[in-house]
Amino acid sequence: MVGNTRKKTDLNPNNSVDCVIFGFDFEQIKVLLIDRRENIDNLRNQRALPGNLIYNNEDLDEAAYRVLEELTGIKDIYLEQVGAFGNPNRVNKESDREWLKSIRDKPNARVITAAYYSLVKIDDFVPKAHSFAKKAEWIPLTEIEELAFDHFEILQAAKEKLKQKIKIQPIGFNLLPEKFTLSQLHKLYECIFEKPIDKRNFRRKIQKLNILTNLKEKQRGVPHKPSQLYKFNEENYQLLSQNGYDNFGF
Amino acid sequence: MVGNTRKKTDLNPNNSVDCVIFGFDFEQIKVLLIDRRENIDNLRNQRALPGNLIYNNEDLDEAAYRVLEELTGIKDIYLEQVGAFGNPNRVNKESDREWLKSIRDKPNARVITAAYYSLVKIDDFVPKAHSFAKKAEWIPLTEIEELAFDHFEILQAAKEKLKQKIKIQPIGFNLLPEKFTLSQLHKLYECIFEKPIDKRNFRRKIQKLNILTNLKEKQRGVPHKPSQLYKFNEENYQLLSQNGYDNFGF
DNA sequence: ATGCAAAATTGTCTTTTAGACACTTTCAAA
DNA sequence: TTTGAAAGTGTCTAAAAGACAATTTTGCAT
Repeated sequence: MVGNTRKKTDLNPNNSVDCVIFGFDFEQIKVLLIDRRENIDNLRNQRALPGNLIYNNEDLDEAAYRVLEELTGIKDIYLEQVGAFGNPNRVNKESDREWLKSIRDKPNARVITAAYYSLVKIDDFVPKAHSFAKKAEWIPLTEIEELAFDHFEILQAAKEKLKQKIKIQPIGFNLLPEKFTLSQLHKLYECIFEKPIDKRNFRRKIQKLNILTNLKEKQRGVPHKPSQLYKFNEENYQLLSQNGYDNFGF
Repeated sequence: MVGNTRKKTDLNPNNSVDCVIFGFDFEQIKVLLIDRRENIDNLRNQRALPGNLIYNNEDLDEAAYRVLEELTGIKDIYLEQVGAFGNPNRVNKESDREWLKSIRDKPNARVITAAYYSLVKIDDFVPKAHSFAKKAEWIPLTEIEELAFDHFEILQAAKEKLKQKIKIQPIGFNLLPEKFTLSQLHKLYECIFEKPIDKRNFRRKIQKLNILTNLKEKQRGVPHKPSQLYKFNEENYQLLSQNGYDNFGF
């Protein structure tokens, strides 16, 4: 960490990071997007992924963590690179160009962005507007049809990465609170894979991984049979990660 | 394609592409490396991945294809992004700095590189020195212990990507000649996975994919039972790719 | 011609996993 | 006490993984 001694002139005008921040509200997967204008509904391509230029003396991963923290206050979360995106025509909408003029010193610079995705516990973060973002909101994946710049393409790539990754590592816990039910976990996997998964088969398979601890504690106040609460067993997860596993697909 | 009207001043001094070019000689996986000095053996960190700066009006993928063709003459090959690498200290060896001084207009610029890996038929390319590369050689993976800049790290990441990818798509054919034997394919998978695979189980599994055509033609001139030759069946491969498959691991 | 070395080819058995499938339990609220 | 809503649970079948060894075919040396 280099600290807070950075000046605006240390910004690298040609390279940015963009973050696809996934959350899960037990119903659906959501993505944290920022809005460039206030009080305008129905202009969906006004929305963008949170991201910003990097500093010249800053590592890419470091920049991703920094931007994420600046925009959300969230630290120490799961973060993984999606890849580099650098279509020279990625700024091809008039609204994108205008926006850049208002926030960048060199709005016409060709920018190559390193995209990251991160998984956060949705309740840890209450979105609020910050710096050039006029609004920040959790938007359901299913409702996103277009975004600024090439952000829609980045989002698709991030979804694909997540889908692949969760087949070989149980990273979904990063999206859930500390205590969760098997039904919630089940729903999460259905949302990520975008298809129904048999309940019994899912439970059998996830339990065999041996990374869940039954808290012997029940949900309370629900108008139906209350669910057992589980937590994620970090110790066994470490073991599992070392040995790896091949196929948690359905 | 923008054509050959590019000038040196159109180069983007801050962004490059580097290519991990994998080949397979039926014995082991090799990587195409360039050498920065002539007639010096035993200076292993003089070796580097082929790569170069990109042009400002050039897409990253396009740049990777261009650099690859400039360095090897090979076109239309399998190419896939590994990710972005941008450690600000990636140029931390004196020899790296000196070399950059000799070939770059702005040798001190902070460079972020988009890494790609590609799979080529090793016989399609006879390495020859080119431009700033004093030598170009196929080096066995197992012999590579250090490289210039952060190239060793990139190589590791590329290997990992390849290992993951080949579990979900049969891309190995890109490393083999048009006609090949099952034993060669088997050996290839063993090299990529870096572990022995049971011969019978491998054959059973690969044949079930239905992407191999038996050419009813035998190897000739080998001092042992000659092998059947196969070719890759592109039609069935397309079908398979569309439907996807989950787990070709061992 | 005979025998040998070297690699190709082939099948079975067991264990594990995938995939399909439906009823009972437990709670809150009416 | 009844009802609605989601939790929880087990079995059977089919497919795949994984372990395992003997036979065949060629070139070459004798």
